[in-house]
Amino acid sequence: MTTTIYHVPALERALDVIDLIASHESDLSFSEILNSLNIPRPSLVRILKILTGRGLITKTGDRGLYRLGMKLIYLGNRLESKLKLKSVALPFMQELALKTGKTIELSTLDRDQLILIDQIEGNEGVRLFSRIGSAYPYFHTLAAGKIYLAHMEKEKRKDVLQKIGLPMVTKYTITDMDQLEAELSIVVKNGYAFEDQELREGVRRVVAPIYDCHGGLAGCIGIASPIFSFELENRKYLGEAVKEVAEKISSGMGAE
Amino acid sequence: MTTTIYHVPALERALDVIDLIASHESDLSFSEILNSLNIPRPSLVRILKILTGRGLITKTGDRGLYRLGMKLIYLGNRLESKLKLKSVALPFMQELALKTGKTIELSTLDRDQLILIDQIEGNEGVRLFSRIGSAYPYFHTLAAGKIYLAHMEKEKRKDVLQKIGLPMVTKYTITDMDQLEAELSIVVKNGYAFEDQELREGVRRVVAPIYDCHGGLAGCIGIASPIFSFELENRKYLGEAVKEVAEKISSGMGAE
DNA sequence: ATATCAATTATCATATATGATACTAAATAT
DNA sequence: ATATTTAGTATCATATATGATAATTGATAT
Repeated sequence: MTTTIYHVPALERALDVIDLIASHESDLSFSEILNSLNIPRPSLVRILKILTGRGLITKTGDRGLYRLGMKLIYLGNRLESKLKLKSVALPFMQELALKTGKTIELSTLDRDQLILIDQIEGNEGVRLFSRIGSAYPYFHTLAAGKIYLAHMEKEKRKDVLQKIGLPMVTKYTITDMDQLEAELSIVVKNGYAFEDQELREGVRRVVAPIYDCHGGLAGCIGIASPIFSFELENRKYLGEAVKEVAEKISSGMGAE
Repeated sequence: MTTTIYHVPALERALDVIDLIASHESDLSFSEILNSLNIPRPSLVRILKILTGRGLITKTGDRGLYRLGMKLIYLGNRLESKLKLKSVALPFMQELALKTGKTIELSTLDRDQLILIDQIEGNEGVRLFSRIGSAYPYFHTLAAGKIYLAHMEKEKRKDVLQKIGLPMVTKYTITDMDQLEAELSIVVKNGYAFEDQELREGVRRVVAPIYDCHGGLAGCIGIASPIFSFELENRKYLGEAVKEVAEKISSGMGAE
């Protein structure tokens, strides 16, 4: 095996700049950076311009000093919360799987789609939501989607729903806007959402919201099951169960 | 004014890659990235190699998927805590300045040096610690340095002190190791550190530690004054005052 | 076993990002 | 007022980073 070493000088230099700035507690001037790193003046100017433009570093004032940029806080938090949700939720998902014997799903929002980020398969042996990483745009057909919709401002919700409409996926899908709004009120009231074969015939779900330390919606945890082992009369029992677990996960995330 | 637009394609592409990965909740494969961005295959390979090597992104498994890397958490937290310390401390520094009329200093560790990150000048009109951003390697001559030394493991402390020794800066500087250790015990006992003309003749300081949300030492807040308005009998009063304020700042930082 | 697809490596001509040089402008010091 | 330092702009020849192309390797499916 030949180990080829790749080089992208411009990129490597930019990362050196970031590291240099990060390693100092105080802000750095242009010439401090210039003298610390072996980068020719015009190249450094270009790199700093790009990094500043993209928010990775910030300049204080017009002829000011350079420091790390807010974008890094954004990126760092983004990763941290992603990792945190999965790791915090896992033991609770296992607990719930053991208690109910059903499929437990952890989902979250990826841009404008719902995405399954973790799953423990139940002993029914039925794969219900397809695989981890799969995404769904049909919020109105999914319990997790209802949770997200219920958390939006009414305006925003309208926008989102107008884009894709309320297409009928199964004969149980809610296709009427007013009916959906009524359903969402129930979601808010209960603190969990229910899905009765609206995405796929023969499958029911109950799902509850997980909050992060900023009070935002971090994701959803849910129980999924074929209808033959998820009678309608279990709905409330299972709903309260996910809700309770979701609250535990939320506090594990640092909520409240 | 001519507005020249600079370009560093390699860097801009790398940042596009990071943005793309950040914008997705799930991890991305090589070809997903390739298809989403207009980057030729070999170039993308090189960029991913560098980004991975520097920890900005991580590959899950050998032929795995790409996600954001831990380095971003480090960078984000680094900036966040820097900003936080200053912003949280400021109102308390003002309070202390008003109460005492003296110079208030906020300092922290920058690599292996003490650095002054913020300052409110007192009404004595004497500039005591030089300017914001200035750094000092002589921990044993500064109250803030004593705080940091007192928080180190004894081993680590020995290493640090051996590097620069205990040079005499003024005739009051502590140059004996045993005497310094005794002084540090007092610092621990009191919860604040005192500096009596050990860095500069005619200047006294009292300084207390600020902790962050992880229980780590985030920085120090201190009162500095010329000796003529800082009698030795004020030592305890001022010491308790900074300590109290430091505790408030710590809880503002999320400590405990 | 075979085929297919995805990820990565290898090569090298050339388009182009870079850097030597010089200049301007603003701030700070003397 | 004058000199000095620092930040940033402008130009352009050329060293070199890049990308078209293709081979290789490992997974996954059939």
